[in-house]
Amino acid sequence: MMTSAPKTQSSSAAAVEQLRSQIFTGKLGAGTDHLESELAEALGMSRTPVREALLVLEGQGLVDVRPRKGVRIKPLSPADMTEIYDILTELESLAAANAARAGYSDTELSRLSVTVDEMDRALRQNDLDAWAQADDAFHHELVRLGNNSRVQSIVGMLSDQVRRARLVTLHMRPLPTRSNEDHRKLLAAIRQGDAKTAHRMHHVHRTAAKEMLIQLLRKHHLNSL
Amino acid sequence: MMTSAPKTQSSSAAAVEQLRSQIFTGKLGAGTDHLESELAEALGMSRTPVREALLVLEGQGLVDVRPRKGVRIKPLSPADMTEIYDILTELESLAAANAARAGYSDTELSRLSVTVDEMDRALRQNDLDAWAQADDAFHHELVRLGNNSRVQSIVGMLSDQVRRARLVTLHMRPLPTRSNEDHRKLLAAIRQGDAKTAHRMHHVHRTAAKEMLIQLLRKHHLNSL
DNA sequence: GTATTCGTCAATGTATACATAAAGAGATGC
DNA sequence: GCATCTCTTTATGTATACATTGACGAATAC
Repeated sequence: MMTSAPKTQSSSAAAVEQLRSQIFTGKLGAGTDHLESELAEALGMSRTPVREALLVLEGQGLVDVRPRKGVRIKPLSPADMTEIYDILTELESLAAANAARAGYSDTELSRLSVTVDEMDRALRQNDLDAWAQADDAFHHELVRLGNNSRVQSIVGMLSDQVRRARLVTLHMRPLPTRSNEDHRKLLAAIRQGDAKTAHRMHHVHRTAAKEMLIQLLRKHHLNSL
Repeated sequence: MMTSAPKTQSSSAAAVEQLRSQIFTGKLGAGTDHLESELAEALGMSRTPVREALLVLEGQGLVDVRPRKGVRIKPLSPADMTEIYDILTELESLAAANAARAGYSDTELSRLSVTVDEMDRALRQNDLDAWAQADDAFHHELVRLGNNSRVQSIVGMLSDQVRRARLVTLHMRPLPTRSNEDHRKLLAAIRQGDAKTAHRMHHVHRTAAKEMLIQLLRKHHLNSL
């Protein structure tokens, strides 16, 4: 599980959490508009904390605040996906290189290693959801090991932006068998402290994933989700 | 001049603009703490728009909102600089590669070309400030040509974060003569549509700049600014 | 029928009053 | 003297009332 308990103190933070989750689950549909007052009533609080939450979510690229037209839940086009995956490719590759340079011990790399095993197992059992979860965990841990807090937050933000798309495409895509080889090779490169190779491996891996995904979206005419 | 007229409609937007500029000029010093009510009074408005502005600035990584301790203007350590420059390196390199792939005409590349000339001229005249301005313009235009809106906003955000440091270090650094060769070569690679070379050139360029800067900060014991 | 203007109204932007909760001072016990 | 507990203080978090503004539609002129 990646989802840590969202300990919510203030209403404002609660609003961010709830709105985020409603965006991810589609309860607030992509491209739909909403008034501050509606959202406030739905969340059982006043407009103030909702407004503040919306500002935060706007900063995270999840909504557009459009004065007098309501807040729009940002839809994702294939062009957006391209933008985002291009950035994820670069930043995760940077993280991979930094992780390699850091010279982590096997113990420190154990989590990463475990997620690869989990992906293997999930694949053998044909359990796509489990695979996706492990894949998420892998990327998350990789970025963590990259040890650059800003990379972590930017990657997190962009991952959030493509979350909905991932849900949709997960069951349309071909089985990611190739993917796991990539992960193992990347892990090996990091173990050996080979930053160049780690960077290149991951770059190639991500680029391939991007292409596949974009094709998929175009093929199914998913121009906005 | 890069600074476009900040046309300010709402107080909230005005607060963002004013606080930003006070952070950049040092009127709000790095590492200092401030109460919402103080800031509100200083800006001649109520706490509400100030709070909203602070949320935005927090999202941009310029301040830390620390309940009951005041808002802290985020200081920059050498470690932060490393993080930021690492990311700028990757994202600008991506932009360079994309610009090359886009196959721009000479006309479309003219602005970029002009900034390189300006840097040359500034160097010959030993005008560091003019050089810095042209350098900024070059990077800005490069990123624009990369045609990825998210790269543009992330690079903009991170550039803001290091703005103060650049002001301080500008007159401490060695003359950037080497830098201009790099820019010309990059421009050539983009002209020729050679994405790989463009990416590599810029990556090397930025990495060198980063190292130089970090050395500089360490040498002068600038551990927080 | 169409375009332009003006008025109306609803949604946002701002101020303010109030509730809440954390930090610090002071007192009290040991 | 030191620690702990409580009380006070004060900054933030939230609700609400009010001001502002821009969208939309009705009305009028052509």
